[in-house]
Amino acid sequence: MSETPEPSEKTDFIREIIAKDIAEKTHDGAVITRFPPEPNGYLHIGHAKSICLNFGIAQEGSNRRCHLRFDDTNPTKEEQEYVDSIVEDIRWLGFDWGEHLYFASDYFDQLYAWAVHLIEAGKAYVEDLSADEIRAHRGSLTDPGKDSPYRDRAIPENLDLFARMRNGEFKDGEKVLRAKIDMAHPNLNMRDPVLYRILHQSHHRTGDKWCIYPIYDFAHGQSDAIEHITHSICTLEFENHRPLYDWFIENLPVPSRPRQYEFARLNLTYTIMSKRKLLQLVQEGHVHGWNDPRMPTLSGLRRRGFTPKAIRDFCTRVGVTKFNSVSDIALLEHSVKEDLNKCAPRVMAVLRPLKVVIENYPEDKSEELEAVNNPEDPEAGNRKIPFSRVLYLEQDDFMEDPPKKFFRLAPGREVRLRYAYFITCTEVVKDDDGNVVELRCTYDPATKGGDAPDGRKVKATLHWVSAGHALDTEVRLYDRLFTAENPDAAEEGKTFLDYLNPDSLEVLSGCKLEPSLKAAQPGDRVQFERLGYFCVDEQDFVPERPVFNRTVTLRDAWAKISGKKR
RNA sequence: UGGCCCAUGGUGUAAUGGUAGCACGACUGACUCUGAAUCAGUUAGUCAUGGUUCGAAUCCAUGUGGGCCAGCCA
Repeated sequence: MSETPEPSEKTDFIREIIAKDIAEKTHDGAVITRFPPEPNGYLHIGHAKSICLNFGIAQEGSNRRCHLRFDDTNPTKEEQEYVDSIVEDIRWLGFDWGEHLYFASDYFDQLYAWAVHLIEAGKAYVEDLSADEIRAHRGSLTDPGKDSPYRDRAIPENLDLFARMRNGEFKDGEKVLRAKIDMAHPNLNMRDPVLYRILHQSHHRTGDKWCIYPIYDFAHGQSDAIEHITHSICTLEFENHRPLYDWFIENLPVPSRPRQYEFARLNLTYTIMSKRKLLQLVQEGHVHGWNDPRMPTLSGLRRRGFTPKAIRDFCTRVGVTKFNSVSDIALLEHSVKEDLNKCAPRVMAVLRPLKVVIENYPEDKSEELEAVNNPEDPEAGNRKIPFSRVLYLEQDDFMEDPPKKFFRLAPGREVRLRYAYFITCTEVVKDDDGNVVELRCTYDPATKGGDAPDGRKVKATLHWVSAGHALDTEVRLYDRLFTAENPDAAEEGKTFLDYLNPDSLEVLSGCKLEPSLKAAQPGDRVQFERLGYFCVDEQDFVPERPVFNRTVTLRDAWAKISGKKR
């Protein structure tokens, strides 16, 4: 499906650290990264940034690789469905982990052994306090915490209790295993963090083997060490966890010494990125599933018609820094347009048809006209499109009483039909309510192909479709899901849901497309000339009658002049 | 009187003590059988105040502003 990603030419602070590490042979010159999703939701464009970073780095030299590791330490939230979608989405983006597919749950035995090791070293203890009591003992951001009364339990007792936790002798929440570090530490993560909790819950991979599960902090760094990860790249909110990450690496007999680095996650205007909120949109039916074309998920973007290349290009354009920023969605749109402009075949489609009768064109005649498939790609060749007496034009391309800057069709005015003829509007037919329902025109046979032998010019070239030959189908117009630039920054009493764009989806039926489109296959991407880039919906595909999704509009100078919305 | 991190045009970023550059957007214009694309141009920036230095976006100090942290989530 997707080509091999091109190595990034841009550098960033992480790549600079790596270059330095290689020069100094810090990890014997090896670079091993990992992408560690939790299988509790679908991947989104923010994950793409991390994927492109981690897998990208691995492609930029020898002695490198990137692992895919599922961080599946919480069976209450994780499901196989998500594992499958994540695998599919990363592959689609164009990356490959070879045989290096791992699961944190693969390491549960080792992690358990290391927990025992800490207990034996007097660096961990079984806690009897409840979650509430632990919180109360933790202190606050400004005040130190207090030691738990169970903090100095004897090692044999801790060992016994922890074994019994594992054996299922206690209920959920009854006990936890904690590290013994420093209850007065200014970094709250170091105030005797929980290592293991009891969860009588079967796991999507280990089934009912375990009823205790390690917490993220106790699993992540050690998993990195097991896999000999050299550079463990995560987002900024884990910065505060780094001292703990390092503490485990120092206090456990781990096989390697990975280092953690943090970068700013991606934010996009008019978009939310929180998995929790995306899940809410799905569950409450604000969108039609994780792969709804309005979703910022990779599966949604794919269904919308975005290319893997465009997403990768976007990710290199936004860069990698430690500064929290919000990228303009226009940058993402630019990346798709740039890619699609080069590779999407041009076709003609009339979305809101206005019937046009060419009065001096014979009723029984039709002819085939030559059209260029892609002016940006000579290899794409030509095709034939049928022309006849009755056509459809876009409603927006006609105005009965046009303002000065409107170049398109109007009464008495001559325009060009792309690849066909010059036509002149001679009569406007209206219904009882005064709506324009049909146009009567004449054509100039001498302008066949679109050029006037006498050299006369027209100011507009319009797309059109022959009525008798048209493919009649559904087209879905997608727009941004939110009306606010930052839906997360909701004002008093509102939530992100209050900024949902009521016009994010407009379903058009009775669209008239040129007949060549009957052969379109799921996922095919084309440009409807003068309108935008569209792709064949993969989910609701019907042979001979494909449904099209709008990926993105073309730049529209007239819309700007007329003040119309996008 | 908590700790850690961060600050460059509207937006995303580069400049690693030596001419503040690139991209997106916006705006002009050229070209055009897509009011597209393309091309040319315009617009606009170092958070503040001190200090170090021949020279500071870069180093230091203070201030301001922002982010993260008190899950038995990740």
